[in-house]
Amino acid sequence: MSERPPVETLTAAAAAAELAALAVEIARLDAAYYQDDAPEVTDAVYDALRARNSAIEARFPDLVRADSPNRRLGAVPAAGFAKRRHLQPMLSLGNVFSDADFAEFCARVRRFLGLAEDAGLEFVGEPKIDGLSISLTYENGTLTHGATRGDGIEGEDVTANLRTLAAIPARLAGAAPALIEIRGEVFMTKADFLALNAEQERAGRKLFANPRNAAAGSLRQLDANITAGRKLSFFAYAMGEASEPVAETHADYLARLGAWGFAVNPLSRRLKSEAEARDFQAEMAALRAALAYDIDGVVYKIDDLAWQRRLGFAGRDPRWAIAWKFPAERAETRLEAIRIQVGRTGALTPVAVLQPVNVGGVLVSRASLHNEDEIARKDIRVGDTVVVERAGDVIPQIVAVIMAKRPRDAAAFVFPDRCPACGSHAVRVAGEVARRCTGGLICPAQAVERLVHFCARGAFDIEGMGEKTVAEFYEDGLIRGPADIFRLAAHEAEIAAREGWGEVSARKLIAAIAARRRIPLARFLFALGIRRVGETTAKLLARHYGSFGHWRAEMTAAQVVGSEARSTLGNILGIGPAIAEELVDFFAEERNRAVLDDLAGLLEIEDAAPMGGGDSAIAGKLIVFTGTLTTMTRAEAKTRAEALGAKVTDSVSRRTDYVVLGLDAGSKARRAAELGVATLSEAEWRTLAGFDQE
DNA sequence: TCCCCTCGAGTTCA
DNA sequence: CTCGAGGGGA
Repeated sequence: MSERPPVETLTAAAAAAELAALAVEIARLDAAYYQDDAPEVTDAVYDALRARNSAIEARFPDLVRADSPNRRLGAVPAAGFAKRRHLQPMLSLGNVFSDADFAEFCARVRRFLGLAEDAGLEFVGEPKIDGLSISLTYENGTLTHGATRGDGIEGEDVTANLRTLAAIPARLAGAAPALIEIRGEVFMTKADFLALNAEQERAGRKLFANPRNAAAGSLRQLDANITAGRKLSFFAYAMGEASEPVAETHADYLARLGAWGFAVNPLSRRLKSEAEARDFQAEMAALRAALAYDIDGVVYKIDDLAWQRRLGFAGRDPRWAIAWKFPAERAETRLEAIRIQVGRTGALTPVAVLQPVNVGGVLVSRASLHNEDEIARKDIRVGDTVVVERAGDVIPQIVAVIMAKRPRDAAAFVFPDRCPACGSHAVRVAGEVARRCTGGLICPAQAVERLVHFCARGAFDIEGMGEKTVAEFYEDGLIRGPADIFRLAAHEAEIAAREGWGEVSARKLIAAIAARRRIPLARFLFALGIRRVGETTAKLLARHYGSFGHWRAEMTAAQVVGSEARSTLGNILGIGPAIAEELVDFFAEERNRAVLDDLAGLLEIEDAAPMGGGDSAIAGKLIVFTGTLTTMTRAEAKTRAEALGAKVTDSVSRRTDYVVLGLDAGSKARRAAELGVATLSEAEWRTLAGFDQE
């Protein structure tokens, strides 16, 4: 390539031809490097090809190919990542830690399939890489979307970033289904991680704690150009949605992944028995340190896909796969103090303050002790030397106390019976684990935590109002309650003058607050921080009551025991006596009602889902429910129908518009048929009543 | 009344 | 992510 003409002298036609050739050549080299682990040329030669490609593209931007090796689409950094719903949920996995656990897993599989106790099982074992799971969608063989795992249902759309990974083909080689989701792990090798950190250090930038964080940080860059500059690797290992079957066994599927152009972990192996799996586990444990990347265990999947389908899921975990984790990394350190934190609900949580210690690449200085029983059970004392573990996840735990190293004067920990923040009594309700501060509205710690919750994601989501800011503002009297946040604009100059603040940051904060003056009812209800009312329950309430005004009126009416409003509340599916009581109690407190009205005056609270309207298909209709409804109570169905403007009666007549048939519908169903009245299945009713919309 | 499932709350570190 | 507790179905 030495005799290639300078880019400046290229004609458009020559440039187009060369870009086409480069695309093919670089793709071939990528495959050799990432898939076969057999680089055909030196890095310098490869880099020169990439540079040449970039230079030509820079001069002829119109000629940039869809399959350009530089696939840095959207050179303009996006404002944030869009959400992307996976076509099939991305799985989580159950964990086992020992031979016995694994044997139990196998026994469960056999029991479920109705096999003999000694029946053979075949697995595929795959080293479990510590990276980020992602899902790739290919339509007609072309990569159209890539997303992070997220919560398994919905992830972040990082398509542009993933396109910059050479190990992810833009097109599948050979025949492929019209639509397929392919899952795998994006990771960084130990060597690439060290090199990146060395570079970060030279540039005076923050270092990454471990390869996993480095991979995550590199992929989740708003500017895909940064991702492109990082060395990220990828192994494919799983399937999501597929428009047609692609294999009969998992091993075959992995082979197809390879044929399509993916890198598949070469260590993955078909195992013909439980004993082979055990051997494989030992082999991988021994190999672990020598591998180019971090692994934290091995995933075993039942090889036969038909069996996988039969086994299905138990909750979120598939019954046909298990992660056999290596023992978690542990370290010893001294417990220097036990601090008591006060949460939003008043719960006192003990936290161990540790002499900082490195556990699996992360410096740990604190660990939750959960509650007072936990401290007593493990007999944890200040001054003890303790074993700290970062289990499969991130959150450190204190596993045990090393009794031999206990100082002679170490005294058993006495859990305080008063709130450290406000001095109120802290009591344990019988049957509950948590000891709670009874200070309620007077406790400053609870007040701050409630405010933090109010501003947090999922609630008002006010950028810049984190724990630190809220605590400072609260202390200085700038904000005492949630409504004060929306009056901060009047104090902009004062904020700008604060230590660590400036005009720009103050202006940004005020703008962020102003941007949240309009808020959906559900988020508003969640933000209030009523105990037992989380995101889901808030949504439920919002959908049920429709508007702030209606909710407020109903809750006021529900103060009366036995009132209709009270029974309506109790009849909402998902609202039981405990939640109902919390809501009633919240309203019983005058200060809470005052805060609500104050907020209502400052905000625009948007009505929930269009179901309190006269535009509903069942507004003004006469409805009869019969039989047993399976997804809601009769009372809730009635309340909903009425909220939508329908009338609910008990007997079917010619005037009846719809009869909703539950299970075992009897005489009323017959009468509806006789009279020619329209009937609805429960599902049809749900749709009509708007239950199934977000 | 018991069991299963889902939701809420709390936590660490970069 | 994990634990505890509430809610609902059997």
